[in-house]
Order: sequence, then structure tokens, then C-alpha cells
Amino acid sequence: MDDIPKARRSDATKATILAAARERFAHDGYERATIRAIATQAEIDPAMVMRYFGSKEGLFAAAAQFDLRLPDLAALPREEIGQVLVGHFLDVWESGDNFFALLRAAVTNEAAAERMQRIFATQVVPAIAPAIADPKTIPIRAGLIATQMLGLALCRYVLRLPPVVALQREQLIELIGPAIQQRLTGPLA
Amino acid sequence: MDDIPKARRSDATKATILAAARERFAHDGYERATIRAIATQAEIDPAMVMRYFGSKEGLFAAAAQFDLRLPDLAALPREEIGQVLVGHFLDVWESGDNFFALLRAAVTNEAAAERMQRIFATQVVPAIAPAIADPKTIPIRAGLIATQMLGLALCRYVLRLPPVVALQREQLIELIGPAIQQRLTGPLA
DNA sequence: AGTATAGGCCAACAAGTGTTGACAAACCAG
DNA sequence: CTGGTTTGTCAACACTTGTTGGCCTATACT
Repeated sequence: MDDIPKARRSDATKATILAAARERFAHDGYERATIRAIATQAEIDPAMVMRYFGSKEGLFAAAAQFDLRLPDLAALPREEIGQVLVGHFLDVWESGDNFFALLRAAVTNEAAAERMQRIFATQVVPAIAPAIADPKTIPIRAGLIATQMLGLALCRYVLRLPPVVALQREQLIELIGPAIQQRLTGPLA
Repeated sequence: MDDIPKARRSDATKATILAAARERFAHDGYERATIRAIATQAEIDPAMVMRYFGSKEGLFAAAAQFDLRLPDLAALPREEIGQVLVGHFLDVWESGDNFFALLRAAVTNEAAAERMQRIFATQVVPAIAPAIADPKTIPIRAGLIATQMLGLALCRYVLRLPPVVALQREQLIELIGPAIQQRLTGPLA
């Protein structure tokens, strides 16, 4: 009846493996991040990875869990939503390797791409919905916002286009915030 | 003194290999597109790929050549530039596998990412420059346009976010064209 | 004609992949 | 202490990867 599993000593190892996995997946993508490289970085044996996560896919599934933790937009002043959103994305992206593990993998791995679609559908769309007047336009507006924000992540962190890398956090908020705002509350076309 | 090399019989084979390579690279990314798979699709022996392109890297370098063929924006009415640009990107992307080979590879392959940076610097920036009033803002505006356009490619063709996939060409032009226009001729922030 | 050369295929290599099973050490309950 | 379970290591597996060299065949030149 006791649902709470005892804290096993191996939990620490699992966490170490997960952290190493996230870092390798984020830097190298799914295929180039080898189990051996992950194990080496975590300073354990490759066999442990298999024992605790079953397979490379299982490891990735566990490592690429990702929560955007989007704030309640209804509690914000209408005109600030865009900028807050941009700032929040920057925070979440840079607060760990989860997002980049997922993004890099999603480009060559179908399962990762599907997970990205799920995150969009279950986290982005619902969070954004309350800020949009006409409910019929929610999916389109959410989609357009995704193109802008993911495009920013792609150009800044993955492709590293110099002018996009050079922009400071404050500038990004000031430059892209209004565009997001417009996609939320402005006319569609 | 005759610079023009005779058309060898093997040129056809090379072209077949390149076409197959582009398709595999575009669909699978750099690492998962194996030389054997490419050779099988081209209906030749894997050894031929090595003979004609030296290595997998060499093959990719030859396959991922990419020309955006951006039009002369100075010849266009000021207010149409954004929409024309979006339409042009859609055309070029969908006219072959080159762009997606490059995009998918650039996410996990450093050399491909650098090539993307070069294309941005040598094709996008110069083409866009004449449409921008204040020359100091050219790199930033070009960078912001890149985030929007590459984000569209990412969400629509790679991640396949349903609402972005659902949009028709005409709608995309109508929805994203003005955003690009604003990035070119509007105030920066 | 004959011969050099280009085009192409085959089999194999060395290295690296995910994955497995057997076995040792550490831990904990009785 | 003793027995069993957990945690970890080692070596090896079956397979795939990029890459190589040898060999055959068709073409092209003289």
C-alpha cells in the first residue's frame, strides 16, 4: 500500500547518467551522442545505462523530458505579454540542457519530433490561449509564435548566426517581444 | 589551354549519386544518411561514392551546395518586398532537397552549420541590404529575418507542427510577409 | 587490330555501435 | 555471521559504419 518507493542508492547514479545524457544529446544530437560517451562522462560503465534505462531510446525519453513552465498570461498586463514570453523562453532554454537535447534530436529523430509536437500542443497552445481574443485563431497564432521562437533558438544557439548571437537578452526582449505581442493580440494579417 | 573538360561518361553517375545523396541527407540528416544507403538508392556500389567524392564529408560538401537565388529587391515596390521574399523562400525550399539536406545536417554537423552561416553572410545579408534605409541596422534586421524564416522551415518541414503545416502557401505569404516587411522597413523595436 | 585507361563491382578491413550475460563487490535483513 | 538482493565491472556479441585495394569489363585512342 505504500506507494512511495524507498530512495534507493542507485537514484544518484541514475541522476548522474541523466545529466551526462542531456549534455551529450544537447551538444551532439541523438545519433552522435553515444552511450559510451555518456557513460564515460558520467564515470560509470555503459552497461549501467542499459540496466537503468533499457535502451538508448529509453535513455533519451527519460533525458528529454521537458517542462516549459509557462506563466499564467491572464495575470499579466495585456501589453507586456510578448516581452515576458520572450524573456521566459530565454530563461527556460538557458537553464539546462533539456531543451537543446530535444531540439537537436528532433531534427533527425522522429520520436523526438513527435515529442516536440506534443509539447507544442499540451504546453504552448493552452498557455497562450487565454491571451487570444478569438478562439478560432488560437492554433494559427500559436503556430506563428512557435516559428518565431524556435527560429530564434535555432539561429542563436544551434546555427550561431553572428548577428543573432551578438544580441543581448534585453535587446532580444525588446526586438522580438513586440512581434510576439502582435501575433497574440494584433490582427492576423 | 582548353579549360573546358570533356564531358566524361561518369558525369551522369556523379549526378545520380548527388541526387540520391541530397535526398538521403535531407530526409535523415548527416549521420543517419549512410554511404551505403545513398549508393543503394543510386543503384551503384558504395565504392563509387568514395572514388568520385573522396569521403562522406566530400560528398556532403558537393551535395549541400545551395543558391538562394534571391531576387533584386531594389526592383520591387517597397511594400511588396516582404511578401515576395516569403514566397521566394517557399519556392526555393520546395524546389529541391538541397536546403533540407543543409538544414538537417547543420544541426548536428559543425561544417554544415558554418556553411549555413556563410550562406547567411554572402547571400541573405547582401540581398536584403538595399531594402534597408539605415545601413547600421542591416545585420540585425537580416538576423531577425533569418530567425523568422528558418523558424518557419523548422516548424513546417522538420518538426511538422500541425497548424504550421496546415497553412497554405498563400496564407503563409499573407501572414508572414508583413512581419518580414516590418523587419526590413519598420522601426527596429 | 591491340592496348591503355576509365568505369564499375566485390570482398574485406578496422573501428565503433547498441546490447547482453556472467561474474564480483557492497549492502542489508534475518 | 549468513543469505539474498542491489550495484557495479568486464568482456564479448552481432552488427553497421566509412574506407580501401584488387580485379574485371567496356570504352577510346593509335
